[in-house]
Amino acid sequence: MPTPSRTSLDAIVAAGRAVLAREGISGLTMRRVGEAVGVRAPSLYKHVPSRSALIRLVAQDLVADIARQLDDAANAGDPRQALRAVAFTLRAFALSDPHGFDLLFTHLPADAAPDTSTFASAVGPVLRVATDLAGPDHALDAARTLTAWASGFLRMELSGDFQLGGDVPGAFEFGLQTLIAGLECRQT
Amino acid sequence: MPTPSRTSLDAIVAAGRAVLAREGISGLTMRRVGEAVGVRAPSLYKHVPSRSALIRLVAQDLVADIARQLDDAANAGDPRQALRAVAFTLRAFALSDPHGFDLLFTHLPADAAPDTSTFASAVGPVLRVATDLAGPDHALDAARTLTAWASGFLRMELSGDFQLGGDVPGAFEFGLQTLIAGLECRQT
DNA sequence: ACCTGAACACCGTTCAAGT
DNA sequence: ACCTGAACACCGTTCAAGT
Repeated sequence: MPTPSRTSLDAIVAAGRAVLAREGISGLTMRRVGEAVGVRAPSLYKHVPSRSALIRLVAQDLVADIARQLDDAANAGDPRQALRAVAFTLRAFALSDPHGFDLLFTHLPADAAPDTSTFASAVGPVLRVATDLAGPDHALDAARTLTAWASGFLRMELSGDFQLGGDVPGAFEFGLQTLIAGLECRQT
Repeated sequence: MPTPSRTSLDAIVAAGRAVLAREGISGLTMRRVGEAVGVRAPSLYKHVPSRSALIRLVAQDLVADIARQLDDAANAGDPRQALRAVAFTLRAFALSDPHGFDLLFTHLPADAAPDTSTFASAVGPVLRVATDLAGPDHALDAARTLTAWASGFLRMELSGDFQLGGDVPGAFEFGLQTLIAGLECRQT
């Protein structure tokens, strides 16, 4: 006889995000997520085909959040201000959910990586800022330079790779100014 | 009665690197490494206290190789040329051993991460180049900016995150020139 | 129609027993 | 003194059996 589901895809993804935030990717197991939604691990397969698919859903949920925040930031004042706002927004997100941020910039197996269209929503705001600063001809190159620097910096910060001391927020500010100056100074 | 070891720490680390290069970090298991050196997994614990410790040794081996190559590159001509050589050396390494490169810039648990002194040998050449380009006052900030950009870019390239097409080597070149221009243009 | 325990193939790791 | 198989606690995943 038909029985209503005791959980839902939304609840599973939300629980996945919570478990990820608390325990990191290696702690994001089917048994733990099941526990968080009040069901045994095998039952999760009624809603999700595999752990990889669950990871993808969690990643897409994270990207959607970031995209929303970046979109707001990209509207802040002149191009320089907008770029700064984008960078600080990303850093705030990374510090607020280190494991979540880690997941997005970690090399995931193909069946766990969010698809192209998901990323596009987060790339949009960055591309807009890059166009304003570097011109349409160099927008893509500039966006890649900015994203590479920011993601690299924040990953290193979260991993504790800045072991030589010094002022880490200051280094973030320095990088930001260097990139802005470079985009404005470079000939053609 | 005493029996000579059928393997050695060096052989285990070398096998670990080979397995890592072929199968990636998740394939770097004790059973597989054991197989590669002709011994069962439990015997590895005569030479290495844990899988984490083995990962650390493999990572340190990789860093030593990179440090050697970066040291050569940092001596190439004027500061701009030296920076370019450092960047291209790192990229060549990343492309030649994607899984190995990945391991170094992945967030490892504390008991698997190489210790500070290991990284110092690879940071040295970068710091030298950064000093020449940005002056001693900004050397550390500049080195962090360069490392963040290069590692971020190469991680994204290896992960296939550049899905919008375009010229990826060209984007690497663009980033390099932007950073050089930024370091040379910025006031103070 | 959903949920479950048992099972299978994998892990890292320990340890008593072999040589 | 090294090596081994068996075992334990964990995984992801499948599936027959329960309701």
